[in-house]
Amino acid sequence: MNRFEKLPKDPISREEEVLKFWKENETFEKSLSATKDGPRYVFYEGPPTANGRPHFGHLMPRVYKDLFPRYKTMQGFYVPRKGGWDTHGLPVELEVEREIGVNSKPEIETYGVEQFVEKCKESVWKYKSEWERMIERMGFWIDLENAYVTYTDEYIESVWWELSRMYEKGLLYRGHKVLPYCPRCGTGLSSHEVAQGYRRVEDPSISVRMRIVSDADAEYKQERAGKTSLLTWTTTPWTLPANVGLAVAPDAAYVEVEIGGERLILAKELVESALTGDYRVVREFPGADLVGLAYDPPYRLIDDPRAYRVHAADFVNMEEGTGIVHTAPAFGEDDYNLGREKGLPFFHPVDLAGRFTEEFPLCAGTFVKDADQKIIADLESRGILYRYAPYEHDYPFCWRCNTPLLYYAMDSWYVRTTAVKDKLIENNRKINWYPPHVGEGRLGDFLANLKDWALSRDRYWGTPLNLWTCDECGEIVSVGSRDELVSRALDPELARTVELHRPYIDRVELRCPKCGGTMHRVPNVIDTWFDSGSMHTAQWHYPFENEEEFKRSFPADFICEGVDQTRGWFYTLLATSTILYGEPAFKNCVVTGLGLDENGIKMSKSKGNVIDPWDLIGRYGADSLRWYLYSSSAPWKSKRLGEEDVKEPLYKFLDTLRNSYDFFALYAAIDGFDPARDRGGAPTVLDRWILSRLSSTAGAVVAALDSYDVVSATAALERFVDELSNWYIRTSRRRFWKGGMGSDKIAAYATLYRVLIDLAKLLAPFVPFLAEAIYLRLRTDADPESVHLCRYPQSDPGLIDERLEDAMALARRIASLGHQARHQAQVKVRQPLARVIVETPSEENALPPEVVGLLKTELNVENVVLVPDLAPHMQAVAAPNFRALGPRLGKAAPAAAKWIEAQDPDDLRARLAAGTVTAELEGGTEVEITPDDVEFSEAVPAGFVLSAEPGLRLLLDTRIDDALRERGLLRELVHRIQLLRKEAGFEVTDRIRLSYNGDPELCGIIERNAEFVRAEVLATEMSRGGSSGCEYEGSVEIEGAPMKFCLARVKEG
RNA sequence: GGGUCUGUAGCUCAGUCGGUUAGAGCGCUCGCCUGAUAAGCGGGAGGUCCCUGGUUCGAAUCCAGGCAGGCCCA
Repeated sequence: MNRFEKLPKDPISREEEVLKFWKENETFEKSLSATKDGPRYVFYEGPPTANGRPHFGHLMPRVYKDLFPRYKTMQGFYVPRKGGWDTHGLPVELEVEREIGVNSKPEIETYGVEQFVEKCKESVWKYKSEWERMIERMGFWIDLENAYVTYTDEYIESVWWELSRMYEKGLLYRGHKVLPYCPRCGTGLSSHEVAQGYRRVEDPSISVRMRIVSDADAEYKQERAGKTSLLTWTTTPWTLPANVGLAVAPDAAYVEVEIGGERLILAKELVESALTGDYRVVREFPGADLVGLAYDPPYRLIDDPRAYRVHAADFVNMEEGTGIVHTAPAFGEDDYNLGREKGLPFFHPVDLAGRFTEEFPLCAGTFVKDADQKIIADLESRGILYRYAPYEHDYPFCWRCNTPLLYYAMDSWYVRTTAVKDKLIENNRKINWYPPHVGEGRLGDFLANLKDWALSRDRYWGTPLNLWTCDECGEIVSVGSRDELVSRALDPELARTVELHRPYIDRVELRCPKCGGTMHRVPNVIDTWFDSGSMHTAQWHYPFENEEEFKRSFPADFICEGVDQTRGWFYTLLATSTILYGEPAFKNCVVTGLGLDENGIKMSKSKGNVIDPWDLIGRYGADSLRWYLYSSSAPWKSKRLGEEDVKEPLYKFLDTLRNSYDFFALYAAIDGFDPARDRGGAPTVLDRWILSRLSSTAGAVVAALDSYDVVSATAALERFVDELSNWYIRTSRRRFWKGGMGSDKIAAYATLYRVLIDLAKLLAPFVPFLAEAIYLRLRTDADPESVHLCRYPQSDPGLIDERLEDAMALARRIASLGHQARHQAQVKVRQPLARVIVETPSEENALPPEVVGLLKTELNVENVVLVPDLAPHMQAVAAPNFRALGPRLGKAAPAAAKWIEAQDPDDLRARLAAGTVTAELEGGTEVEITPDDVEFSEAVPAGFVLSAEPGLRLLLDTRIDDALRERGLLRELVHRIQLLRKEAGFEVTDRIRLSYNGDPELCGIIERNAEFVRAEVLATEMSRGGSSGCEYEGSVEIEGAPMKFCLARVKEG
């Protein structure tokens, strides 16, 4: 494109032009190779999943993920940006299930795991091209060609290596995890799936007697044995057969009551709600007294001395029930944890389809939910049931098949993260979180209550857990590499080539190193979060390859994702890196908020309110969308996305910038300005000011970005663009259009050129398209070929003149107040006025004469007078204070008042300052006037208008004498003639012949100022009367007086 | 229920180590300017700064307690 060419008004074609330029010139690649030897700034890509469409929510972190790398690159850092794709997991499986029309694990098995997994592999790329298109169009520079993919054998091998390191450290173990489980689908559900399926239902709630049995431990306990029952409560009768203990709150008050001939123990607080009928409290004691008691369970199905006793637990609440909680470790998370803590036996008499096993003969083969009534009837017949009532509550159902979910303790593998809890907390503190509360609060609390990481999943599409167990002796081997797999395999050839996915890997059998038996892989895959949390290592296939690259790239300087990643990617990165390397995987983390729709509702696929970013990009361009996201509020605030948000404020910012460039380009092209040749000139105060502001702005932007404060950076830039357009350019226009190429004009060009090109650089990381488009039209052959290959501007202290900046800021406030005063007085700016008087604090009271000159022009006044106090220019008013005069002087008060009003207020004030004054009233009476008797105030003198804001007052002299009036009319006349030139369609450079006629006064004004008029309207000849040879004729009326003008172009020559 | 954030103009948001008259953009309205003109600028109206209490000479700002909403987790 040509130098000083106008910018396309349409942002879309502007951006497409730039995209083409980047592609043809491989600008991104060049920005990397140019910085190769610079210091590293490490960025980690949080991998997206390409089996869903990209939407607005994905854009929010991505704009920052582009901003900081661009910024750092321009500062000379080497910032490789390796992309990544997250490819495993249940969402992928569900998508495929929908596609092939199955909805349970048994059906998948029937369909064929191999075929299923292959489908998953395809499915994860479903929207890849759409992601790529979006990333490119938004100007997000990231290397997708070398992106890491979590399902590749290389990636899995690295993950295996990590798992093996953990296994060697004893941090992988097998346990039970209680999770919501769908017995029909045969799978656990993740929490967000469970959340979708809550429904209000009626379940039985029962309280059950559990008789205290003899116990030799303590006398008082023995005393109760056999006579007294603990009253427990449950809403899931089917879990009673698995009861192995009871839990009480040790610090709460419990009571023993006598009721209907029996004795029951329960929490004091719940007596009223749990019991029916009259009762008598026999004794009261803390729950701790109950701990250790043995009792008769409803079904004594196991024989274990640890079973059937009372324990203390902190989860017992007093909101409902009896305060004595039935505990079945197989069927509840609290129960399970209590069981582990107290060493309770684990009893699980239910199969994976949700039916009782032979271990509970009463209901063997019955689905647990269907067994409730039978169990209740049995308890009643044995006299154990105390009370039965229907109970309404929310209960989760499987969102796919509507089966009630059961909380099941499932066989599961864990990472013992609790073993490194302190280190995790310490490492978390090393991270700079933006905002801090995500690290301190959200993640901090999570770490403070850390539980072990449940790693395994009973699914198909994921990184297979790398553990093999021996069929013979139960020995376990953790395989940490392909080589190790080959060396241990019964069929090394198979192991050498096998894909590291189910079902293929399941076919690889190993030789047990202990007994020589055959080992089979455990059936699990692992939590997908472990995949993405391993990217610091696995993206390089470290330690099998790229050792150097890995070492240079750990830890990351910067990552950025949505707040929903706190316990997702942020945590898993931290956990894996802490365990493996003892350090956090990232130093700075910018957290983004949620994407909301126009109504403030969270965007989500299920609500169907997802905004397609293409609509907005297609209409307003990527720069607009980017600037909106950067400037509207802090990254972590939720962003409501409506069309207006993207269109209005920011687009205005970009357009102002474009206009500023176009203004420059218009005249620079006419004058043939050459930035290499036309330098220096004679800078004015305005030039020095805008360069000072440019430098200050650069400093502010760099400081803000260095502390990851994007909003402040954009605010500084918005302020600067406003100052550039609405003050520097507006007040400098005449310098550009006047003839010739004098030193003042050269200074104006050189200054504006410098400002625009530096501004393009400052803006390049934010709005890379417009910045590039402007830069390309300004650069010389000596400059880098793209703005993104330039060095980021720095603050130049030598250019900063803070006093000048302050003075100009004050001048702008004065100009604004002056306009306000003119508006109040209804005197248009074209009418010259004599003066404004400005009251300013003394230290700011010295505006440089050039700035005063600017103000004169801007406000069209002959004088700008700065004074420390406006009072002398105001009219003082002295008013009698009747509240003081009346009581003291009585009847003389009106006369005294009259006297006060008759005095010169300033004189009176001066005399009163010295004390009381003697007043001689009409009739000769003399009275003393005290300072209290008079109230002084100020009034605006006639012919003036006052306008004020905090700390600044301005008095505008609105009196117009004949001379001012004539100059006003003269300007009006010139203005009308200029309008006619424009109406006639003349070029701004055309010379004209002008004749005029009409009102004698106006004609006289023209004649008295003929030279001025000629120069202003570019008239070579000017005469009164005659309309011969008219090219364009126009009649106007000025203040009711008619005028007629006749214009004709003069041929060049 | 726990953690956390948010609540300021009709809308989107600044501001807040306590201090004259609480700001911006948009919208509304009135006007100006015009050699950047299918641009530009200015004025005005519009606010219980969520509520209550406390500290203070003085609170949108600090403290306590509420209320409402969002998110994360139970």
